[in-house]
Order: sequence, then structure tokens, then C-alpha cells
Amino acid sequence: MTIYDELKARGLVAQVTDEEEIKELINNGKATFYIGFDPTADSLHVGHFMALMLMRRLQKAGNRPIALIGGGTGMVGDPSGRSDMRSMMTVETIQHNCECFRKQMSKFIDFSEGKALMLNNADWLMKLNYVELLREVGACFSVNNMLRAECYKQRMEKGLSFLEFNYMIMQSYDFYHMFQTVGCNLQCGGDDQWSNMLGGTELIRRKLGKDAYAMTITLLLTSEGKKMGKTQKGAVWLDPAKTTPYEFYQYWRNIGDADVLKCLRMLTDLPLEQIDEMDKWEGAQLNTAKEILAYELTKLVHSEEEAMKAQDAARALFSQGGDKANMPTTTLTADDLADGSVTVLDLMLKCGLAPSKKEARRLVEQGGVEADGVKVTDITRTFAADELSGEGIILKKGKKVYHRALLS
RNA sequence: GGAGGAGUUCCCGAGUGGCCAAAGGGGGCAGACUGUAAAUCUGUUGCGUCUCGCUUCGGUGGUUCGAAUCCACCCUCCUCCA
Repeated sequence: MTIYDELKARGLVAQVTDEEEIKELINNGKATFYIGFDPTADSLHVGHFMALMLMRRLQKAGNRPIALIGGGTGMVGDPSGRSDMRSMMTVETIQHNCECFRKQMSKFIDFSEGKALMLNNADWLMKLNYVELLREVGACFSVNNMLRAECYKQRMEKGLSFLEFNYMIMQSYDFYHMFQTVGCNLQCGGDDQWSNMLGGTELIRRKLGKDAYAMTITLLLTSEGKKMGKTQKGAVWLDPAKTTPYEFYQYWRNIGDADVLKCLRMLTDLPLEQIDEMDKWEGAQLNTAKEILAYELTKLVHSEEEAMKAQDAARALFSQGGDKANMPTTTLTADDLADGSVTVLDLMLKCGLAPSKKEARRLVEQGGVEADGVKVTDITRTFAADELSGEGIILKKGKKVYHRALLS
């Protein structure tokens, strides 16, 4: 199976500018393609994961990836899919975030010996001179067309600043610039980037009379239409310090029935035949598919070892027993105790199971808290030092949040 | 630059002097049911030393016994005109 067919079969391809040409390019390893990443945080998250996997797949097929960090465009902010204006970041923050991205990406993409490039568009965008830019590329953009673009349409009602309006031009310029300097002939990105990407191919055609291509990947949405990888607490990060491997595993383990197969296809490296087999599964059997998904993804993002640990911990917890080793743990010190003990409420607070005492109290009153498998019914319950020492105590909040507390 | 309008808790959105920690909906959390799923039903959803107190309705001052609500100035956004 060719790489293009595989991407298609996995449901990754959303839109393409010229299917035949793109097939020809990527199937024969002739593509130098780029994907842009806006440095809006100091870690990549699940939303970027699919792009990373795409780069990896295409690289394995012999193509050369360019990870473009939007150090320059990040100064402006992409209005696509946003209902409000992004807050502007300082130059230092952007710089720091770029560095963090670089580290994380090298886990998925081989940057050795020029097999992949990492560029920062600040390198060329920051040097641009306003009048020169207007003369050079300004004439190639039709405001009428831009306003018709889907990404701006949505913003016409809410209001769109001139700053954001220029995002498309900057992104187009990136492609134009890299087309000339490093021979980048294909741009990939999320489907919400389609209009921005077309801006680039259009610019190259007008300025240079040459063809460049664009391909978008399907946005990973939950069956409810929300962006995958968002939780109440925020994004699911790839950085273990921000989202622990266990939490990461649990995120996928708890995915909706309707989304499992789609995720397996789009995100994992498992052979399609194996996934097709799972497609026949129904009902509770899907739980196994979820377990596979969670394991595979944790392995890819963290490591096989972390994936094993997370899986063991989850299995132990959800089917009794209690492998306490790999559970999120909070270690208390003598300072956390008052008169040699702590109340449940304080303990929950310290373990981050509740944001306030009031919330902790509500949880206990509603019967949502267990300590070592026994439901806590009394809000004045306290734990003495000897209960907390040694193995510690396993607190359970709700149905599936486990946390160990022990005394150092 | 001119004329209007708006800013309320996680979000949307009521409230226009005391009965307001602020209706309703969404979302979240918990309980029941389940398969660590979905749907459904129930409870809950500012904080604390919790029959009481404290902080919160864009910001800062003011009027008042009492302000989300009235006044002044400022900030931000929207609409129409230029």
C-alpha cells in the first residue's frame, strides 16, 4: 500500500489541492513538506499529535519534513477557529516555547543529517519591511477573496483586527519563502488551515508561476464535535510534567465508544488489518480496544515502559488489588499534620483532589470519596500519622480518580 | 472625529436601590444505572473557623443606613455616521 493510500485509509486526508500530483510526490519521497506550529504554550499537546504522526509517516516514506515554528506568526495569532482575539505574547515567552517544541518534536521526527528541518519563521518575517512587503506580495492578495475565506467569515460578526487579518499573508509568505530557499513544495496542516494554505500556493503561482501543493488532515473531533484533547482542566499535554503518563493513558482509556476506532486509525501505527478486525467489536468488548489505544499512544508519546506502568496501575485500580507504585502520589511532611493527624478535607486539598475545602466537603457529603476502599461518610474524619506512613492511603474521588497520600 | 449600545460568577444570559452569592440554560463535579463508554434520572456548582462571616457583577472614586443596580472619570468591545 502506498503512503498516500494509507493516509487516506486511515482517514487522515481531508482536502488536497491536486490529488494526482500529491500522490506522485509523497509516494516517491519527493516531497519537502512543512507543517506550522504556533508557539502558544511551552509544550505540544494532543492537538499537535496528529501532525507529528503525519510528519513521521511521511518521513518514513522518504519525504523531508519541515517543522516550522511560528515565532513570527505567533506574534500575530491565527484567528481561525477563534471567537476572540488571542492575547499577545512577549518575545521571550515565544522564544522559550520554541525551544520546548524542538525538544519534544525530536522524539517523533529524525532531524539528523538534514533528514528533517526545523525552521522558525521569525528568521525571515521579522526582517520584512512593511512597504517592501506590500509591494512584493500585497498585490497578490485580493481582500475580497480573503474576506470570503471561511476562517475570516466567522469573525466578521465578532470583529477582526487588522493584525489578525494579516495572518494569512504571513503564512502564505512562509510557504513562498521556503519554496524558494529550501525547496518546500507541500504544505500540510489541520483542515481549519485550508484557506491560509491556499493563500500560499496561490502566492507561489502568481509570483513564480510554479505549482506548490497543500494537503489538510482531518481535524480530530470527538463524536460530540469538540476538539479532541481538551479536558476541563485544559489541554492534554505531551510533556509528562504537565500531563502525567497515567493521566495521558486515562484520557484515551475513557474515550467515547464512537471515537475509539477513529483514533486507532488516525493516531496509532497499528496495521490497518488489525484495526479493521477491531471494527467488528461491539459493546463492552470495545473496552479492550480502548485499552489498546491508550497503551499504544502512551507508548508513542512517552515510552513502552511508561505505557506498561500506566496500564498496570489502571488495571490494578479498576479491578481491585492495588498496585500503589504507579499512582499519582502526594508525599506529606510532618508540617502538613496538625496534632499528628489530618482531616479528610485537608488531605484532599493537599492532594489536589479538590480545589477548596468547600468542594472537598461536598464530595464527601455526596458520597464521592473513598479511603482505602472504604467510603468516607464523615467530614470530620481524620487520618493519623501511622495510617499515612508506609504504603500510605489510597484516596478515590468519584469513580476513577485515584491518588495516594503518604507521609515521608 | 460624531451619535448610540454593551461589559454580570467557567460560558451564554436574567437582574436596573435592600427579599442578591445573584433566575434560567450550557458546561463541570458527585450519586444511581453501566463496560473506567454513551444516554437517562437525582444532587451540587464563590470562599471560610459554615444556622454566621468574607470576597465577587470591566476599573477607580463618590452618593446612600444600604449599590451588580444611582453619579463622575477611565478602560475595553460592538453598531451607525465620517
